[in-house]
Amino acid sequence: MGRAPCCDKANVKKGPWSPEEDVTLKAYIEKNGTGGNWIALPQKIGLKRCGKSCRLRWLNYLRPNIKHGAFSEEEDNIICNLYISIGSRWSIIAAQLPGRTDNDIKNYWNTRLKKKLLGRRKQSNFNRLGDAKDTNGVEENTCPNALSNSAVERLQLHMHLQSLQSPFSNFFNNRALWPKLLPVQEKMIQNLQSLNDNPNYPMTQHVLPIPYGPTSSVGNLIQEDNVKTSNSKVDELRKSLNGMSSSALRADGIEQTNMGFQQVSSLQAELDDILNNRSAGFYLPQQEDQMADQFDCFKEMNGSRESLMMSWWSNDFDATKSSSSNSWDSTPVLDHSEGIFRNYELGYNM
DNA sequence: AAGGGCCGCAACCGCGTTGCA
DNA sequence: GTGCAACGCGGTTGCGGCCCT
Repeated sequence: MGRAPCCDKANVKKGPWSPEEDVTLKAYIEKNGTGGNWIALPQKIGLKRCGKSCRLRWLNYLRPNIKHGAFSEEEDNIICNLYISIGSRWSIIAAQLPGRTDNDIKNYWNTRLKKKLLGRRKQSNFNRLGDAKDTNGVEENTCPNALSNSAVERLQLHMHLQSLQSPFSNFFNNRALWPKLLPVQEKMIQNLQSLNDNPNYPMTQHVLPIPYGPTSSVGNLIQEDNVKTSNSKVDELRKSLNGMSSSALRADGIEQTNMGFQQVSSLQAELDDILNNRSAGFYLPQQEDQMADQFDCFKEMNGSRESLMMSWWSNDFDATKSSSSNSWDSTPVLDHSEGIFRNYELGYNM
């Protein structure tokens, strides 16, 4: 049995709002408020509209201090960073941009910002990641492990930003240091590399984010003392790098990469030294059995290495979120950290 | 000039969450 | 503790305007 409709659909007007309706709604709410009941409101004021429609119209258009028009570069950066960190949680993102509505941001992202940041990739190329066919013509997207579009987008964006801030990280150039990947992850990496090899899409030279000890569950569990010695330094360097790379991420995107590299290379070298010297904080393939034996908690994570792997990825992105641009008040986002990487996890767990 | 396709925006829909009786 | 109604959110759709052929 379906859910009961919120209003009498037959007697409700749909479609664009007329100026008269706007005036009626705005005047009433400014004078009386919503009365805490959107469903009853349209009847009170004689509007043949669904209460949900009234609420949406008020929140997205009539409410005071709504900012319409072009988004600034700073707003772009905020949206981009937050999207990478938390995905399509538009209401949370909107909370960081006074005057902007979640609907506005969602539309702006889907229609413009995404294209601006990822490039106007030909559909056929773009679809290779999520809708590829193998040599037998079998649609691989039927695989339940396929990443969601959101997850792929966020990964691509993350890599794009990562390439700006760590273009020569030793970690990325050394596959031996990479964690063991699931087949679907290997496939994804290969696809992304093939895109990278295409000069039309100079997205990134590197396909994995930097593992991040301080907030990583793995890093927290392994050799706490070793990790602690360098955590503060890593944080400090990361902040510097992120500050530079965010300034390098401009509307002209890729063209700024060299400038970013010039500025970050020395700091990056220092950061690489620290990270490479504390590889115990990474989840290295040869260590997985040993680690699983050593830490019972790993066995409890659904008993799967995939879960451990996911934790590694998730916390890396968490770190990116927490260490990225300081240009917004991060409190509301940080408060939601536990659900932040749901999209990635869904992608792997489906 | 016409029409087909694309793009951007506003609005709708349906589901999960929350609050209350 | 349970069920229901309302809210809030994210995905999707519809439509108007613009552009290209």
